[in-house]
Amino acid sequence: MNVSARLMFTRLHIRRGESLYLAGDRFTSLYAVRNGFLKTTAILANGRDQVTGFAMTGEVLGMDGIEEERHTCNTIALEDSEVCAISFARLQELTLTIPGLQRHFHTMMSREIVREHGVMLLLGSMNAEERMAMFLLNLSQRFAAHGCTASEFNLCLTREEIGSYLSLTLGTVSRIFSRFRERGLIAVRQKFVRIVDRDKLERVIGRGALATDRVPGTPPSENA
Amino acid sequence: MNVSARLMFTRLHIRRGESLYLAGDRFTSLYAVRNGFLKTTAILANGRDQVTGFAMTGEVLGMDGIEEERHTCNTIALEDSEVCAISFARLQELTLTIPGLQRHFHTMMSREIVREHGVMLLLGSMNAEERMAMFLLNLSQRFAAHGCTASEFNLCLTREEIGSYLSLTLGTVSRIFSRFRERGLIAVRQKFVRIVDRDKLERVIGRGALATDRVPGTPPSENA
DNA sequence: CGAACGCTTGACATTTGTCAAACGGCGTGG
DNA sequence: CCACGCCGTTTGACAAATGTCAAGCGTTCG
Repeated sequence: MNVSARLMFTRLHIRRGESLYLAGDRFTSLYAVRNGFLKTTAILANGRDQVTGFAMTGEVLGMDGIEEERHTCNTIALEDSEVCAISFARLQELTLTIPGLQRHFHTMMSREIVREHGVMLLLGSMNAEERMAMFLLNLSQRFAAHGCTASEFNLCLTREEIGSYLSLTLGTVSRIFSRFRERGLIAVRQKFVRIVDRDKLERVIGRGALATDRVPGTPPSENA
Repeated sequence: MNVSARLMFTRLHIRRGESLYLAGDRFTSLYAVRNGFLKTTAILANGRDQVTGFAMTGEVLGMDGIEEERHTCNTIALEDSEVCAISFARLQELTLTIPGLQRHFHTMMSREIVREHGVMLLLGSMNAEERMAMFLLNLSQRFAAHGCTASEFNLCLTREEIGSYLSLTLGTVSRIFSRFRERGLIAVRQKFVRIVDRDKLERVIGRGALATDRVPGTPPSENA
């Protein structure tokens, strides 16, 4: 019996627009995305919500719920999607006996912490164009990570959702798409985006980029 | 033998201005703050850094390093501080045998994820006054959490560090302190801040607050 | 006592948000 | 199959928030 089987994955289908879980829902499982595309949103008291992340194949959702045994954000499918529910209680049992599983799980949580760090920096120290460039390059990289084309993809997001994630208004997002198009960085038709000149797009970020984005294995930090 | 002893805490003293670890440093331990006050910063390629969190007594630092076995951010003491280094390898061993320790650890990581969610919302959907109010109330709450006065405390931060954390410029931070003072929300003398009218301060946030009563803005620190 | 640093405050510039008009695809119903 | 209407988008004109730059002040520490 392999690890997957012992974790007792439960396959779930979520249709476009439906939620996987909502803030306040009882937390019981983590979810591994098998295919599709989902967004995570946090709710504000004023009724508005902000998109805090996207998930695609191979990524894991739900770790926000561990602390309070309740989810603190919403996850909603942006296209018909399929996920595996992994019982958290069962996962915790198995980490005690399956070598490496505990470490794997901790790595995953740590990665989520580092990812959010990146978003904080994105929101905190990059201007609108830099954010958009970062967003496009990041999506491209993640699509490529599981065999999709890196340079052309279908955003199943509205301009408003992109804006919510990047903390820009719909109008600003649209304007920047136009500017990028005029400058020959990307081609846009409807929701299809093609990265025409990756170098230039990377140069948009330039001085705002994360130091750690440069060379993965060799971060700075010599003095001390 | 109690849990603390078995985890083999190592006490460290870090003087004001010194670092606990820097981005790129090998990750070996988590750190529990015993006393003092530290900041965590992430580095940008352009050489600037952004403050991503603060840590005070009882909070845990270093979880960002688990993924790559290297730290991805810097942690620096803002006043003379004392921390306990907890060997991560040892911690992972012990979670296998000490009931509840694994769960406790997972809760802690999840809390950090939720905290960062809060900062993302702070940066993404609150204006300058709301951010400052959130920051002050959050600090107040955390000081109170370990027995300090909730309404009066000593910021060992410069205006620039506050600004870096909230993504505002030094000037804006200063101006908002002045405005809050004029309106009778706080009293400021040097780095001492006293919350004069907590209700009004909370009302500044008002419509920007998280639906969940959890204060998002400037939560617990830890890096990450 | 003097220099350095951090802070305050003003005038002005810039970025981004707001609001509104108009366009375009896409789907639905005739 | 076509027409209409809706939703998402584009774009413009303008407003507001915040950043930039610079001058001057107060503390603190050597």
